[in-house]
Amino acid sequence: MGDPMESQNPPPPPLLLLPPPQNNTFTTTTNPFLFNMSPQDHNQGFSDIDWGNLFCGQSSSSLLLDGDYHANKETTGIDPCGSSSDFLMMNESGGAQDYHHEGEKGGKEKRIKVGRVKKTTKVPRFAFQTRSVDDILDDGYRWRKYGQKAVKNSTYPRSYYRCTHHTCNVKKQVQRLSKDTSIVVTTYEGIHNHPCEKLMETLTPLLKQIQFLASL
DNA sequence: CGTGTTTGACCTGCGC
DNA sequence: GCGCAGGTCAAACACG
Repeated sequence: MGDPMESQNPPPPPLLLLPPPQNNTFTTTTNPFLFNMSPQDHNQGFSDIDWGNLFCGQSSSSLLLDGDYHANKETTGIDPCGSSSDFLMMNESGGAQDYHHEGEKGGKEKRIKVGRVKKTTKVPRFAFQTRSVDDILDDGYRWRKYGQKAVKNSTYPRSYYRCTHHTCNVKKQVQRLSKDTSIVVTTYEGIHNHPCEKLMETLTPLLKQIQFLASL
């Protein structure tokens, strides 16, 4: 296999839509892997992130930036993308590229055992950190918690969530850093195959208004 | 009653 | 092969 970071396709446009820097609002930090977010922002949802594109779009993407994955893993002790599977990282120019987990396990095979199916296909993963008092960020989708596990070298447990949409198999893991308790690491696995509920909620009245105005 | 959370048990992969 | 750690299941429970 060649350089996993090598991409033949032109990089897609950046997926983050960041507002102008303001005090105590959603801004990038010196570490682009880390985003600051006020509790209010958190409660109101990530309205400034193009979640629709990120999770409903055809191409999967990541909020990880080149070079930050290993740095973060070393400093935090947490693998932001979990222990297996490949994932995608967004480079500093905004392009998403394949990233293969270090120590590539490779040769994963399908294992079926009463009621349990182990993944074999490459599920896109993307992880990011947010600074917030709340563990659960409102990304517009509905999630059901299916597990919680204490992880080694971490004070806080890792929580496992699945999208509640019946046809959707997207999962996410949420874990608070023990070294900086204000930071929450969220790892998404998979792409939603349905519209974002909150996005639709927001857009529906807007669409109705547009239709009304168009009819004048 | 439907939906979501909690939590102990179980399964699997990996390193030694 | 064994033990450990991470991931998932599913029964019990809580809540509106």
